[in-house]
Amino acid sequence: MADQLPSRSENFAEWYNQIVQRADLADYGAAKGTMIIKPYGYALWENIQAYLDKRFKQHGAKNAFFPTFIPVSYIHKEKEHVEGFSPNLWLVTAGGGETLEEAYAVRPTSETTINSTVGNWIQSYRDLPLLLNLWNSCFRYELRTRLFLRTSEFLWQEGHTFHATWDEADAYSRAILNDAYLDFYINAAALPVLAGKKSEREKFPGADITYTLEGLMGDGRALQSCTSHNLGSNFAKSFDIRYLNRSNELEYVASTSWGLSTRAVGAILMTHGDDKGLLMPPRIAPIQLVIVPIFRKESEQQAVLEAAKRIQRDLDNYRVELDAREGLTPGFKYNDWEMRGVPIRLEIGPKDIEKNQVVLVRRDTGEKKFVPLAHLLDEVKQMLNNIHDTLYARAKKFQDDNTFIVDSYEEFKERTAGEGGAGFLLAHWCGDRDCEEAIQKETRATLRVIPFDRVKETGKCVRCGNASEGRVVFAKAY
RNA sequence: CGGGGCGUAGCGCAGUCCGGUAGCGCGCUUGGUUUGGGACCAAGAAGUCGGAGGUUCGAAUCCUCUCGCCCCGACCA
Repeated sequence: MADQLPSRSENFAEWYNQIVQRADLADYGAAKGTMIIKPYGYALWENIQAYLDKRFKQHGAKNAFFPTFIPVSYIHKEKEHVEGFSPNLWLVTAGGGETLEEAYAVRPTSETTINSTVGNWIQSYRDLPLLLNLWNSCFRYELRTRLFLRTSEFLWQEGHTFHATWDEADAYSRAILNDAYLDFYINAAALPVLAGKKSEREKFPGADITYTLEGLMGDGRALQSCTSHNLGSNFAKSFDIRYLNRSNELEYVASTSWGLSTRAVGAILMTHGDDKGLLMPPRIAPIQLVIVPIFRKESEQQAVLEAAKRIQRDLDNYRVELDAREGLTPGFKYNDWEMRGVPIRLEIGPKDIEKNQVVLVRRDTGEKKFVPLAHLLDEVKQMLNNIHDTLYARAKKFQDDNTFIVDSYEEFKERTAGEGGAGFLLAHWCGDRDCEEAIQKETRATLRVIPFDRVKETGKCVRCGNASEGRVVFAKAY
């Protein structure tokens, strides 16, 4: 009897820490705060990459690579940027046993290194827009780390685009948010998120506007699930990136940057799943269907394995694993794959072969279904879509059930008291930065997002009582 | 940086108080019986006790120093 996982409802943090390692997703690296992503976890990331990469390319972005080392003086060129990132910077001060004349920053993000280069690529409006995306890792010194959610080095993509006008840059950063990220979270990850803007205080250092998607995790804490920034001409001015417009006048370009990291993996794990373990959203699940062959005698073994292999071939449009491990009972395998979150289990044994059928079991509901071989393909297709819809609906219900309209600061404080998450708190806010900061200090909740679709509604700031024109979303966040 | 915990076999731990030549469970290997919801029996393999120095006839155990990791707070994708 294997030991039980901690219960998700009783000890969410411990559930998360254990499942990540037990399901073979990731492990701790040797250096503090670093992460080893194991094949099962990396496969999930690869599926995320594939989904997003396609959408970025549909929006014209092309992949490139920029160096990990950035002369530290570059980082200092944009004032807000350096202030925002210096606490997180890793510095390389020596190479080949010699102290470097100028230290290198290990990229916390590539705005500075990109901007210092593309100025030479852009001379006229004919060179615009310039649309780049980088798949790389970046490095941020962190005091407290957690696998996938916050590590000193993490994988991500960072898009960087350059446009003729502020409006065009704005439209592009919104398009990526909606057509790539939001589409991904809803249609691939089965994860409902709130789309909107960050406050001035929470926005990216160096951005005019930061757009974001905020998810609500199983413990009621919010997680910033990606960001997309309209950088305006802030970096263009710092790095002097100008182009000749149609009227032969020099103008600063407007730029964007946008990123989604391996934190998305954490979001998926923390949203779906139960006390049995993970629940991978079907469209990006590393394994969509696992075949567990069942036999008693050796004489049965061959026939069952052959049938299983035939089924695997028939399902080659899907990511299918045949669990032919010897010496493990079927019951053990059921539990093992349930823990790893494989959406569908297919059982096949001698009785099924006789009847030309298989058994399909859904991970989300536990429902068991006998399916004639002739209908298998249709059934698998339908079931995967169905599981996706169920996961989304469940997560949406959880989000709705944990979203609260709060009109008094007393209630705000009550809801944010204690250790756990507080859900999404919809409250009026005056728009003042100091007031926002005070709310965080007094309640530990931060302003997560100003939703695009908020209703216009006059009200009074939940803390100071000044006028407000709509509700914003507060939460305790990761 | 503050607070807490922990480094002993791949993993989880006992042994440390009171020094005497390293043990348990899981996992692993081999053989056999099993196999439709976490199988069982038997025989094995596996550890410079985080590191350095010291005390001692003798150190996982006592002393000094050191390194690392995890968890909880302040900063953050």
